[in-house]
Amino acid sequence: MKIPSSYYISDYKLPLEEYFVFGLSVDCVVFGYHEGEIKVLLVQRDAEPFKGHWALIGDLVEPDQNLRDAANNVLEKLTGLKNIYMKQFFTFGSVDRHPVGRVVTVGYFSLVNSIDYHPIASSWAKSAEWFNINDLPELAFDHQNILSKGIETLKNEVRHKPTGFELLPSKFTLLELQQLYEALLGYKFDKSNFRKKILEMNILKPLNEVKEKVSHRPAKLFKFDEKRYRALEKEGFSFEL
Amino acid sequence: MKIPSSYYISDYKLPLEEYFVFGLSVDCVVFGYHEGEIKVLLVQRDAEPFKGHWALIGDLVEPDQNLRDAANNVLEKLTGLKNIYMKQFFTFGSVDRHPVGRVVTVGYFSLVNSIDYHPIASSWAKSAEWFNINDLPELAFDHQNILSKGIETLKNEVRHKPTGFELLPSKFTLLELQQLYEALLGYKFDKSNFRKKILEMNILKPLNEVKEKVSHRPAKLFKFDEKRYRALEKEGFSFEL
DNA sequence: ATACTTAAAGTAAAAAGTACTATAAGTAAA
DNA sequence: TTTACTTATAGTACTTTTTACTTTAAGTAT
Repeated sequence: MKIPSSYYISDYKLPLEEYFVFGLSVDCVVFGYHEGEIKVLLVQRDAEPFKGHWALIGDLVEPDQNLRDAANNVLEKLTGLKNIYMKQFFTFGSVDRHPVGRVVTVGYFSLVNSIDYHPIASSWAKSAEWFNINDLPELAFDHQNILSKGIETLKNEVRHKPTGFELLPSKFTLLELQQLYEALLGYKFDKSNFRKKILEMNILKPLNEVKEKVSHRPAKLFKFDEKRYRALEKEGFSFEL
Repeated sequence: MKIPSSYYISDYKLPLEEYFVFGLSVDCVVFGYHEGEIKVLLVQRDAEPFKGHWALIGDLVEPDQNLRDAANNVLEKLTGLKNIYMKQFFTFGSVDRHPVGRVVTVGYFSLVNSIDYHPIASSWAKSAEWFNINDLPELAFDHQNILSKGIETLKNEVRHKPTGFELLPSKFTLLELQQLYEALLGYKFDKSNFRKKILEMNILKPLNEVKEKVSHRPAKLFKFDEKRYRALEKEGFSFEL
């Protein structure tokens, strides 16, 4: 790359060209929820470095590719899913975090509402699996660190934003919602009070449907009313659980 | 850079070396507080591109420098300050955000407890000034965007974490604290109730000192008790205002 | 018909939040 | 030295929210 001389300013130790030597990647912490457990999607690497180790899904960013596109791409390649909730949470750039060179990685977390997706094996991944976030294998690179920060961010975010709904199917019962939050936050709610609190927020749209194929009284199904939430948020409402 | 052939994996469009072409920078949103107003520190550029425009303080990261070090460096060079509260909040990487090439920038926000620091002119900055966050000039690059995100992050964070204290001198009165929060959150508190609420949290250490040189009854001074806060946080306490 | 499970509504007591009042402690001006 | 003025600090009555618990309803399975 040629940089116009007018752009040169005095303080740099190196010629300006030599600052354009960073590699950039994205890594996605993909969260799922199944039967009371928060899961994360990991792949087993089939390429050096760290061949055989479990890792987050991620990839180098193309020089002409935006970060979010890169992250969406990674997820779509592995799961076939588009339009998934995805949020940048932190950037990891330790000098020695990657054995090949200076690679800075931008961490995204995404939430999928079913763990039934069939992860697709790729040239660099032997297999893909969902792991309970409390029972994780050893990870490649600094992915342990990235994953921890991702989990922390998720746990923090679900308390103040209605992000958690992304982990449930679009139609859910109040008990399912409660159990999700119990898994996320690590403590129990009183059933009656949880129901009262969440309904009074007015961000759930009751459906004229009930849960099917249960051997007891079926519960009503609800949908998260995003439009309503956005409107309430503008008036100063803030989601808290 | 030479990359071992064993690291090559099939999917890449380009030779692996050609992914190491990114520039990396840090930009700091430096917040200050003075007489009821939240301020941000901007510099007027004295170098291309955007010569003459106001901008956030920031710089390219050296190839062997960690992100946080780069951010601390930038701040120290301009203000002479070390050990300032600093937090990474978002990474901006649009393909076309920088006219010279692909430069990804990591945004940090920092909070300083006085705006009396004498910003130091540097080779690329004509002057430095504190601006009220509600009355900002036009900014260089995508700094408007970075700054907005920084402000949003700050306003969000101060509601759930005791971050706000970083904007006050280490000794402060309850009224000063209240006024800071009124500026941050944009609404008024009842004096008596604010005092009661914050004191009952047990995270303020009362000092045996009072505010001096005031022409009325002087208020007691307090310190934020970080140790205590950390301990309470572990027990499940969470700061909310 | 009966037992069992979960849904859903209700309720009383406790806790927290709100609006407001009263008094104390200082400075400054008369 | 008195008086006016400003802000600190404590207190209080009232309202709202939260919490812990009880009751009843609605379904399935035997």
